[in-house]
Amino acid sequence: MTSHTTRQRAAVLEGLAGCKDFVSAQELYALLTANRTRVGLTTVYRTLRDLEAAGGVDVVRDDSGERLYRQRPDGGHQHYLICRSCGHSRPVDSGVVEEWADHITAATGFTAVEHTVELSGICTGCQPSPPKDR
Amino acid sequence: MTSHTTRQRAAVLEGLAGCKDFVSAQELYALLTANRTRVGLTTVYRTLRDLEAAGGVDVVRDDSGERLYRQRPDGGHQHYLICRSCGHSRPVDSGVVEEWADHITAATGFTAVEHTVELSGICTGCQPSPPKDR
DNA sequence: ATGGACATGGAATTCATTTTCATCTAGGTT
DNA sequence: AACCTAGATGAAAATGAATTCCATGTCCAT
Repeated sequence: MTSHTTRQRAAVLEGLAGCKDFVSAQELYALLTANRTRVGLTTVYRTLRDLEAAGGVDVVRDDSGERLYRQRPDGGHQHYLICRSCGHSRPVDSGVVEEWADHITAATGFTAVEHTVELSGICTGCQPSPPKDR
Repeated sequence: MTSHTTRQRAAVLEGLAGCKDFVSAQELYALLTANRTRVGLTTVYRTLRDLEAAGGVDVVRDDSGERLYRQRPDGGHQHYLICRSCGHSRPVDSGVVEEWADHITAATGFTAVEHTVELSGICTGCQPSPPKDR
């Protein structure tokens, strides 16, 4: 029925897998194009959207609201700590938050509760290091 | 130096105060306009942006990425549980999450860590009510 | 009232994302 | 092998929030 495994989709998947950190659809498209992989921007967006729906990727939004995607490491969903300077991302243990979210759900009577948690900071490598005046 | 208290700004502030829940800049603009308050869309955006920078409002993004603003109830920042159906929002106690975020900060060496937490669900009033068979 | 610093807002611009739609393709069928 | 067709593709156009331009307006001190 759905989902043929086309050359294009495979390329998007592979491109995504090659990224350790979060990438935007635009970046991924540029990356693939630069790599001489012929894929349409529309297809990149479509594939990413489908992946998101299927739960194959984690998604965050950067400051400008642009969607950033990252292949999901393991089973359940993951939360990340992202460096605002270099963009490097690392998954963080969020068990506490999951429990908290469940608790809120139970306490409020709301159903189908979903949560988004985004952490950003400056990683050790991007620290304003040597206070070189100026 | 900055911030004259102009009629327009006051109107935006007042309009925002009159909203119990989150509103987008566009909605607020429409609301003010409908109220015969002459304010430019640009000014609404500007005022909201300034408010955000000054920490006077809490901001979330809806599914489409649109920014939604809500006057901040009290002191520190707040997290909310928003109904995806009617848009009603209620602040939730997020002490646990704050602690967790601090802990992550300490454990990773990242500095200037900021966090965004968004909860959404279906409130009791919007429940798919009568389970009219399948 | 005069000057200038800041504020305003309509129009134009930017830019990610989505739609449209004509065309192509995979892969099953005869 | 030739054929069919649901699904996939992608260039171009559309959408829409948010921002930038910039000419004009407004408040305040001198």
